[in-house]
Amino acid sequence: MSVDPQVPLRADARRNRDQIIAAARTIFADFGPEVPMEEIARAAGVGVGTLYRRFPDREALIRAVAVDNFSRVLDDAREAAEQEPTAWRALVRLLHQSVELHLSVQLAMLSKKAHEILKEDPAIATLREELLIELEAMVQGAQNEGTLRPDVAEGDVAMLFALLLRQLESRSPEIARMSTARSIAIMIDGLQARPGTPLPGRPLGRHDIN
Amino acid sequence: MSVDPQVPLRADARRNRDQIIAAARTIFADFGPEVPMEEIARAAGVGVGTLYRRFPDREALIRAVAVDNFSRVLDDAREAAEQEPTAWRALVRLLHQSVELHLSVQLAMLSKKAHEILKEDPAIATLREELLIELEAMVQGAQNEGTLRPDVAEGDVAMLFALLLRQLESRSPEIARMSTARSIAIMIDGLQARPGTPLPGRPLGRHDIN
DNA sequence: CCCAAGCGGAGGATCTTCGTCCACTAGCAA
DNA sequence: TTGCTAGTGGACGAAGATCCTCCGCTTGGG
Repeated sequence: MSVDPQVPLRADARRNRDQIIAAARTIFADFGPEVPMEEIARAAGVGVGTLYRRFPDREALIRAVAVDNFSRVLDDAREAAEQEPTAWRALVRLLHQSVELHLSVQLAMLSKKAHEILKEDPAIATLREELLIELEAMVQGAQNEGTLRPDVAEGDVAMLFALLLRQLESRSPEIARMSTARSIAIMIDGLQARPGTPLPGRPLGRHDIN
Repeated sequence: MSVDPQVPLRADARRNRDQIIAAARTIFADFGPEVPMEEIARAAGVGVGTLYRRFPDREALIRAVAVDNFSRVLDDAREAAEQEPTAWRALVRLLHQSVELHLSVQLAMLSKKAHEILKEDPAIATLREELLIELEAMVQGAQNEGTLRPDVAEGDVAMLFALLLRQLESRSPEIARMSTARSIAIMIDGLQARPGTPLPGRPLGRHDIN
């Protein structure tokens, strides 16, 4: 990920580093991981020089942001699993709590470039795997409860969310947000166990999506 | 759209023009409307020179492709409305028949640039409006039939499809295709009228999406 | 108080894409 | 068949975008 310093960073440098990651997080989520480095630096309130000293190239920054974000989502998932009374509720909560999720998805599945960078990184691969295992547990739990339709697997749920979390061009941010929320709700209804149309193909597991 | 010739095109020129539109159609659908002109020319089997003579700039090409494609989708929609026994069936058919739809959506809602170009063009605005009216008729028809959930409008359906039709990075085209088909099926289940969770916000009509 | 760590951002290098231009080819009218 | 003009392709210079280094200035902290 970043240049790993033997000597701990000076306080101001540390602060800047955090600001850079935070800025990159929102910018990547909104515009994808290919925005000019200068824009990220500006948003973080630092110069490009500082950005490049901390992260030798875009790839390093993407990796750092990805690790940071996957960890957050994983924490969210575990918290939801622990606190909610049913697996179904945990799943729904995770899916609605989609702000962080949005970025992970954007990085992992929407941008070819980011996707390739992340695929190579073992730390990220591990986080991703853990996250999908957590998701698998929720999916199977909710299916045992009889609430989630039995003909899906964790890969399906992941793909569905990847698709829905994509930002569209729309008249206003409010409309966009409302539309996303409504789409998610419709999709959750579609995921409920009910007498309905059988799905084409076969359930997609966590190894079917890459 | 293109340079409108007083004199009809020579046979070979006409053929090339059609090949360019066809090539642009698949390339735009797969990679969005910002791919280098040269790539489109290559895919069409012509030189860039030919491409630029027919379409003075990228904008002209995008417009031509959009008109072509919106017309196709509109035809599909009308055909479905006419041939299917119920509005619900027509809607489902249209949504599954998503190949052409994919591109329209890609152009109209996923790319900022294309979106702006299309917004300005009256011919395209008309086609778009007609298409949304057709969709509205299906939506209302299916709601009257009692098959489509009553708390959605044509804007919701359009947005949902815009989201689902986006291509993701995935291991293989087969997985991608299967996943899309499954997502659409899940979404159709979610759209059925059933006792379920009420949606947040309000139904989005055709003027809510731009 | 001092100095090494840290900083910003100007600017040269590099890469990408655009769109023109012109020597060559080929429909088609006579 | 022939001649003429519409049509062709792709090399190439221009224009722009982005990268990332470098260096003179600032500042945290021992």
